[in-house]
Amino acid sequence: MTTPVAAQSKGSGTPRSVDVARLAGVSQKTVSRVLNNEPYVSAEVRQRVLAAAEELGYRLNNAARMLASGRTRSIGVVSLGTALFGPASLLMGIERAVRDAEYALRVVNTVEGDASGITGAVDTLLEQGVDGIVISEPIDEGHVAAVRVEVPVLVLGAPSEFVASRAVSAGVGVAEQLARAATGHLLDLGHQTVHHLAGPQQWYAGRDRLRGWQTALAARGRQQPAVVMGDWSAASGYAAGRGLAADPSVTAVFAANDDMAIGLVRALTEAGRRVPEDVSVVGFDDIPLAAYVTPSLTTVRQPFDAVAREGLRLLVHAIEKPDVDLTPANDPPVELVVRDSTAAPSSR
Amino acid sequence: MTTPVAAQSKGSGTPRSVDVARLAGVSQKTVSRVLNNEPYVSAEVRQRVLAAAEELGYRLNNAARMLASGRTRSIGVVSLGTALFGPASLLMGIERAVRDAEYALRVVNTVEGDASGITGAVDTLLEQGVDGIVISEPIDEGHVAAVRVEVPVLVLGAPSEFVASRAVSAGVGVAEQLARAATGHLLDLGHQTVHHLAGPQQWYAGRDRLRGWQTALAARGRQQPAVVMGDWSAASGYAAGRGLAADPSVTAVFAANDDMAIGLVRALTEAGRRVPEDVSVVGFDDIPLAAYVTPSLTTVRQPFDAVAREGLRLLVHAIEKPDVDLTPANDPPVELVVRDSTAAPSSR
DNA sequence: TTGAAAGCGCTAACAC
DNA sequence: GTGTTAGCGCTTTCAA
Repeated sequence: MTTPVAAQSKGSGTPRSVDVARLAGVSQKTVSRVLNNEPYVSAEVRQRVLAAAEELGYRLNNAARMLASGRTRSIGVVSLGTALFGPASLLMGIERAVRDAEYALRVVNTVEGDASGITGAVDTLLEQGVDGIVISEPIDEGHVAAVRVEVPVLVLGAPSEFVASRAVSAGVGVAEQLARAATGHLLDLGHQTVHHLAGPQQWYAGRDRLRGWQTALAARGRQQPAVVMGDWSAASGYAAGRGLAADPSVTAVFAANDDMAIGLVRALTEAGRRVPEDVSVVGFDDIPLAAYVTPSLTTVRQPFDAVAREGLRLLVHAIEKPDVDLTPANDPPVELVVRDSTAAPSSR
Repeated sequence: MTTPVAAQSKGSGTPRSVDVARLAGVSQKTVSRVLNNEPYVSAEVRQRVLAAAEELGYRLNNAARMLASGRTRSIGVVSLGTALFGPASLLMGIERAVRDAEYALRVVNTVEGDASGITGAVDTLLEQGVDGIVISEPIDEGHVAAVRVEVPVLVLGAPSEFVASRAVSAGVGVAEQLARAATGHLLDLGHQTVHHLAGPQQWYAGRDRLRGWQTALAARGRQQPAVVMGDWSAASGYAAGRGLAADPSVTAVFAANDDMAIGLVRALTEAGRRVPEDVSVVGFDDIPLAAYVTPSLTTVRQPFDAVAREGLRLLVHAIEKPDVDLTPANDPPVELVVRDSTAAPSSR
């Protein structure tokens, strides 16, 4: 069915909805109706239009659609420019959830240390055009509230007060709960106290784990040893481990992520302190490698997908039905994975 | 409906370029000129316009701009929905390169196993509006050429014939070279031959490593043992390791990524075969943990950033100056990182 | 150097 | 059910 003369309205190449309309013998508006699955189109017309669209290889022009409707049907994510398991997994979860909600995804990474990081990223997204924004793994560097945000914002893992207006959040209590479980596990094993190898405290993720550890110790009236700081990397875990190994009172350590835990174990072992016989170590994340390092790592599993999905549910709701309230789902259950890096303290 | 002193043209809330124009006392077109850094605007007018824009908190409307200009200034990435170190690192590299080129980034993940995966993802991106497409970590599932692509495509790590039209590629030879270096290292140590724990062969990444291994063996006239297949996961490496451990002729293994290598080491060790004394193992990627597992892992480092940057240079060029040819840069140098998992074969 | 007019390709509001 | 008429907020073209 090749049309004799120009099927396209212009020489432009790609077909427009008018072209589809002409071929189907209907008005342009009807094409729009069909393509948007609007009601009040007879099945027969719908068929014709779809066939015509298919034949021409027609594709909706998103720019025009956005301009006319004021809606972009896309969601922007402010992410961290890192391949760390946590942030990367979260991003993948977000992508899936966004796609399931039939939105497009725009991504802007923040450069750590750049003060205007999140603010600038949000600005960029707003300029590109998004109906909502996700701030994944927020880092607190001060003045985020300064951005003028005219769309709903979802903050993952931090209270929504983190940003100014119309914000929702998900997964806020999760990390703290997991950290408490991790610490509790060590105490249950009989350790007098638990040391903490913390993540950077500008990260909410770092703070939450620290707080969970504190809470767990406080709940049992245990003393709280000095915190050792790391930067999420195995290297920093290793460095911290050299210090901790020298302190014979250390019998249990909760590391804020698995990478640091693995570096820590390495340092302890090199220093002649056996894991778990002399020192027990718990990680955080349950990276796929955790089961295969030696000793295999006891850790807690982060529910990235659940958090991303729940967050997106709230965000999409805030975008599409701003006035109706929605009850947030309950936090997903805590998963502690006990492996070989933890044991009861050896009797001395 | 217009408020008497209204700064905004409508009650809409967000200011338009007309509003800026009015405030600055110039035409709307002049505002456009200033904001696009076009020439032929007096410094004085430029100042006034910028001040007015700032005062109103004006932000360009991307949709309108796209519609009018036909350019989207965004690039779409087809990525894998995985937090695996390789793909995730590559994605981060792409994001950085895209941002540096002053494009926006749209991301669509493919679901592994979904036959229409890449094709569908490309379609989605085209519909959303992109000036170019990056296919990161391509998987060969057949009919990709079937998509009608009217924009330039960049394929990372696979020849550009992988897709139909106007395609460029980067990092094609890299993986093979690295694999050859990894295998060569083991042969240099004196091993008679090297076994290969391969990645899935639908992945170009998997094939390239296999080929590099083959080439290295062939170059020295060594026999080529049967390949063991894995799926990139430590679990699959572990499973493969149980088999390999049972074969006393195995003295050296090249694993297609570090995760599998670590699983492999674990299985070997459990079976009583010491690494590196009895069996040497080389990985691929140089994940941050590689230096901290025990034994620390000898591996080759993937130049994700270099590949992403070079690829984007080519892509942006193809978008902006389609007719001018560009010479691709040389592949980045091979980096072999020798650690404790490899040694000369023990004399028997 | 600046401005006026004419679209870009679609959706919205309303007629028929 | 279907069509008509206006724009959405920019860039482009052309005139001044």
